[in-house]
Amino acid sequence: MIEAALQTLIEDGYSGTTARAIAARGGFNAALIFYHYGSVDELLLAALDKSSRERLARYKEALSESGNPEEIVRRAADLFRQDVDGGHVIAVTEMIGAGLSRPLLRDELVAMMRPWLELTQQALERLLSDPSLSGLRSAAAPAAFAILAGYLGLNLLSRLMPDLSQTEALFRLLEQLAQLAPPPRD
Amino acid sequence: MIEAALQTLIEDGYSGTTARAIAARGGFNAALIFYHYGSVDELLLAALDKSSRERLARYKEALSESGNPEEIVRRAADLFRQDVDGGHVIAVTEMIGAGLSRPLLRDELVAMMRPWLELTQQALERLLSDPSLSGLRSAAAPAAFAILAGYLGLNLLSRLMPDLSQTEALFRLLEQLAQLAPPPRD
Amino acid sequence: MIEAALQTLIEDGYSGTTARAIAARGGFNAALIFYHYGSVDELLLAALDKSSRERLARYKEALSESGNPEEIVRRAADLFRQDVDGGHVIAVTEMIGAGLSRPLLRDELVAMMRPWLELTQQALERLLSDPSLSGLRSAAAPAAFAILAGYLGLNLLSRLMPDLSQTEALFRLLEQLAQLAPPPRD
Amino acid sequence: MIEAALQTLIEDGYSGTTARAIAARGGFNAALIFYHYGSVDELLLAALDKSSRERLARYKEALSESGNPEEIVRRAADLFRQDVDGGHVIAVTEMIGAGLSRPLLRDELVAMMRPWLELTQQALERLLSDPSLSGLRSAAAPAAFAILAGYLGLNLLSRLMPDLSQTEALFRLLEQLAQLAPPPRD
DNA sequence: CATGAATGAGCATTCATTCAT
DNA sequence: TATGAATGAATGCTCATTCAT
Repeated sequence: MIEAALQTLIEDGYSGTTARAIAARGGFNAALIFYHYGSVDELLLAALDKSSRERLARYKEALSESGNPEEIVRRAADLFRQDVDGGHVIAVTEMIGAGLSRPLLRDELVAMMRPWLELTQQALERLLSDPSLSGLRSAAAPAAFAILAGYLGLNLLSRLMPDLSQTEALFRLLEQLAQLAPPPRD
Repeated sequence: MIEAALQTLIEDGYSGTTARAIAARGGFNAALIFYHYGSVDELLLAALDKSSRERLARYKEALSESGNPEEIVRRAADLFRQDVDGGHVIAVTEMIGAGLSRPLLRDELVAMMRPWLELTQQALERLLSDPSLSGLRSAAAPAAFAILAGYLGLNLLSRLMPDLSQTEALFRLLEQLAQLAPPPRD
Repeated sequence: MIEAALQTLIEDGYSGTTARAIAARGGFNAALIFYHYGSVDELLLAALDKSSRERLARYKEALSESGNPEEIVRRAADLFRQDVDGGHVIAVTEMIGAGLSRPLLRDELVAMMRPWLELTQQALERLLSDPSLSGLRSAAAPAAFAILAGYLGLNLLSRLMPDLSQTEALFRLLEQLAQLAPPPRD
Repeated sequence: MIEAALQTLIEDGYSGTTARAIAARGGFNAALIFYHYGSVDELLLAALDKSSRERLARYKEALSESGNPEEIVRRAADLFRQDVDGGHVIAVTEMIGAGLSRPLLRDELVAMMRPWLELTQQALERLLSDPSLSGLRSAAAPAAFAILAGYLGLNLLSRLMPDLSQTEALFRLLEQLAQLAPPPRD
C-alpha cells in the first residue's frame, strides 16, 4: 500500500496521486486507504516517512564509515544517484510543493526533513574539524542547508530538463574539490 | 489577469490555482481565462513567462554592471531576496513540480529556464576568466546548473521551514568567498 | 438507471439528456453514472442495447410464428405501434442523429442495428421464397434496408408532425398489399 | 453566413453547430449571428428554409417534366443522390432530431416540410391517375408520407452505415418497379 | 454594421470521503 | 477487514447571449 502510494507519487505527481490511482496500482480497494490512514495525505506522509527513514539510515552508514573526504563525497554521490533514479527525491519534492500551501502537511514534512539537516551538518562539521579550517567552522549550518537545498533543486532540474542536466559533471567536480580537503585525523 | 494568476499560484500552490480561484482574486469571470488563454495552464505559463522575462532583464543588468566579484554576488543576492520575498521563485517551483508529469507544460518551462542557465553560465565564465583560474573554466556549465538548482531548492526549503532557513547566512558566506576571487581585469 | 436514461432520451432528446437530467429523473446522484458506466454516452448505449435486444427478441418471435403474410404484417405493425408509442424508436433515432458525427458512438450503433437488418432480410426472404416470386429474391437485401429506414423515418416524421401522420393508413395499406402475396407453403 | 451554418450543421451535427463554430467556418464574428438572426436556431432555420426552397423548386421541375414513370423515378433518384451527397438531407434530419423536443423549432420545421408532402402527393396522384389504378388512388396520401419518411430514413441509415447501404440497389429496384406502371396519358 | 470582451448558466467528469454490508 | 456503491463539492471548459465601442 505504501509502496503503491510512493510509486504513484513518483510517476504521476502529487496531483495525479488520487486514492483511486493508488488503489489501482496496488490492486486494492480505494476505501481501504481511508480505513487505514484516514486520508490520502496521511498515507502519503506515512509512505514518505518510511522511505525517508530507510534512506537516512543508509546515508548515516555511508557517512560514518571512515575514509578520506573524496571517498565520502563519492559514497554520498552514489546514494544520491540511487535516490534520484529510484524517484525518492522527486517524491519528497512533490510533497514539499504540495505542502507549501497546506500547513498540516508542512509541519509533518519539516519534522521529516530535520534529521537530514542534522546529519548533513554533522558530516560537514567532521570534514571541517581540521584546525586549518577552523575559520570555516561556522559555515557548517548554512552549508548543510545549502546542500539539502541543492539535493532537492538538482533533482528537480534534472527531472525537468534531463537533456541539459549537469548532475554527473557536478559530482565529478565535487569529487575533485574534495581532494583538496585535508584528510580526517581520527 | 496575469497578476491574479501569479498571486494565486504563489499563495495557493499549483493545485489551488483553479480558474475560479484566479477569477475570484482578480474580480473577473472565470470564463474569461478560457476566452483569452484557452486554458488555465496557458494563462499560468503566460504569467510565468512575463515574470521570468522581467526578472531576467534585471539580473542581466545587475550582472553586466562592472564591479568586483563581491559586489556582483551582493547584487545577485539582493535580487534573489526580492524574488523570494515576492514569491516569484515559488511560482516557478510550483510550475516545475506540476510540469514534471505534464509533457506539454514541461517543454514550455524548459524553454523558459534556458536563458537563465545561459545567463548564469556567462556570468560564471566571466568570473573564471582570470588566468589563475583556468583550471576551473570547464566548471562553468555544471556550476551554472548547480546555481540554478540551488536557487530553486533554497527557496523551496526557505518557504517550507522559514524558522530553520539559513539563506541569509549563506549569502554572507558567499560574499566572503567572493572576496577570495581575483577581481575582474577589464 | 437505464430506465431513467432511456426516458430522458425520449422526452428531452439527445442534447437534453445530460448526466444531471438523467440523475434527476432517476433520483440518484449524477456521479453514479460515471461510476457505473464511465460516461453518459456509454450509459445511453447500454440502455439502447438493452432495449434493442428486448425488442428484437419480440420481433423474432412474432415473425417466426407461422401465419400468412397478412398476419405477419399485422403482428409486425402491432409491435411497431408499441415501439413508437413507447418511444423506443425515437431513442434510436436520437442516438443515430448524435452518432453521425461521433465515430465511437457510430460504431456501436452500427453493431446494434445489424441484427435488425438481418432479421428483416430473413423475414423478407421467407416471404419471397415462393417460386412465383423468384425474380424478386435479390430484392430482399435492399428491401430490408428500406424497411429499416422507413421504420426510422416514419417514426421521425410521426413525432414531428403527429397531425399529418399517415402511419395508420400506411399500415392498413401494407396489410392489403400483403394479401396479394402468396401464402407460405410450409 | 447561411452557407457556413448549413455546412457546419452537415459536418458537425446539430450539437456541434455552435455560434462559434459557424462563425469560424464563415470567417465572421460570432456576435453577428445574434445581430442578424437573434439566435443560432433562427439562423439554422433560415438556412434550412433557403435550402429547402431551392431544392423543392428543382424537384418540382423534375417531376413536372413529362416522361414515363421510369424516367420520373430516375430523375427523382438523381436529385435524391445529389441531396444526399450534398448533405442537405442530413441537415434536415439533424434539425428534426433537435426539433422533436423543442416546440418552437418543430412548428417551423413542420411548415417547411408541408410543401414537400404536397409535392410528393401530387406526383403520386398523377402516377395513379390511370383508370386501371383507381383502387390505389386513396393510397396517395399515406404513400407520400411514406416516401418522405423513407427519404429521411434512408439518408440517416446510409450515413450511419455507409458500408451496408443499399440505397443504390434500392433505386435500381424502384426503377424496375416503375416500368410496370402504366405510362401517363397526358 | 461589426467586433472583442464579458458573463452566467450549464456540462461532463473527477475526487475525497462515507457507509452499509 | 474489506468492498462496492453512493454522494456533494469541485474542476476545467463551453455556450448562447449581451454590450460597449
